[in-house]
Amino acid sequence: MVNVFLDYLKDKFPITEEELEKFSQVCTVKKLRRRQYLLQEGDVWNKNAFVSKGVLRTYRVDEKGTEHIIQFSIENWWAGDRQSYHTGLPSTFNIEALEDAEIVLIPKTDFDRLQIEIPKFGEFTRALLERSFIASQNRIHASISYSAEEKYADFIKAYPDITNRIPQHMIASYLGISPETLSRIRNQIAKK
Amino acid sequence: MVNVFLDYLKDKFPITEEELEKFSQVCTVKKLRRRQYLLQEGDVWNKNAFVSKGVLRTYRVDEKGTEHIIQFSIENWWAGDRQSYHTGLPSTFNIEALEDAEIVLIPKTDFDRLQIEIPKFGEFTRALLERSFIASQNRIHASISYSAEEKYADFIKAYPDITNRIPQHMIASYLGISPETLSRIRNQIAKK
DNA sequence: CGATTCTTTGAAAACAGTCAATCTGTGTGG
DNA sequence: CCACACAGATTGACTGTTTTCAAAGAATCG
Repeated sequence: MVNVFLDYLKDKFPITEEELEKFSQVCTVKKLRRRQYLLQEGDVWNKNAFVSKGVLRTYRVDEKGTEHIIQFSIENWWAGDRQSYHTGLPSTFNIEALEDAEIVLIPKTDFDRLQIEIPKFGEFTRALLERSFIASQNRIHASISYSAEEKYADFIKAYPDITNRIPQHMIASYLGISPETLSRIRNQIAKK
Repeated sequence: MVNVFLDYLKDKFPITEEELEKFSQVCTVKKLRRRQYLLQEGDVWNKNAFVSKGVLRTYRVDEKGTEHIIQFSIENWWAGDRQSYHTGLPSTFNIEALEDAEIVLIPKTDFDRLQIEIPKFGEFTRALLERSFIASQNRIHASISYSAEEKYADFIKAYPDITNRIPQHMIASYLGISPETLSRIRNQIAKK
């Protein structure tokens, strides 16, 4: 629902009714059933997507056919492919709904225009980007520093709300470990 | 030298002489000898640092005392700790010169002000942030998808200029593999 | 309920890490 | 200019972790 998105905006920075109206005018809602795709490899990504309901995964497939999950997106988060968005080149990612989902879409031209017309919004998206970058730096640190067990402990601590909404083997994929290893790690933790 | 920085700005976006002058006024140059620190864990980072000469490494130390390199910065790149910069909290990183280096420093207050006063500069730093984020997403992908050998191949392809300016064991640290493993990988590659 | 997806378990193999010793190159001080 | 110290790289033997493959069990969706 668009309302979820408008409430989100109100919560994040001071915004007038007229400005909210501007957003309403450019938003469309896309409903996705479980296993439907928001984006498929090869398509160009030229919009912004706000998740108002459900869970999405963003992943790549390597030459051997193995999937590697780059990101999960749940309610009140964004999804998309920044690379394709900025270069206009075909995406190398897939974005799939893991539950029935509702997505608020804003076309690139409108989104970029609103960031200028509504300076507070521009500042907000920038702050969002800053935080995303910091988070990804921390994920890199975890990835090069931690053992498989530490990575999992770190994940469930950072994203407890995601943990129990997605299949285990997808957490493994996100952490870069095999599903069997994750199963064994959980087994060990349970024994303690 | 500050000139390297001013040339960099001229190269990156249209800028007037008066605007360049504004930058000159707030820049200071810091010279670092090999093994000197630009930032040490526990200090607050409240400036922006442009590398005009030399190589820096940004790293963290874990409980076992092992160092993990998050980033290398060479000429025409930036260094710093975004997390401490935005939160005002003590840094968890160390930034050390690997060669004698020259760093152009701009205090946070001036930097943030110039981004508003000179809109093209604000846009530029945002674009920079976008690209940094995309790069870190790709590093995450490499980290969870590739074998040690593939990670190394990926690194020397992406950063050939860094590869031969820093000790091998630091590349290993950046990739999250042991120095011995990297040595063996290189040995194998050489045989082929 | 039937089919599919997900998780678990076992055994073997591959991979990467650790420890210790040696080798190499570089630079510094006497 | 040499000798020595030091940092870095390599090598070997061993250990430990993680992956792979295969099969069986559990859970869930339609």
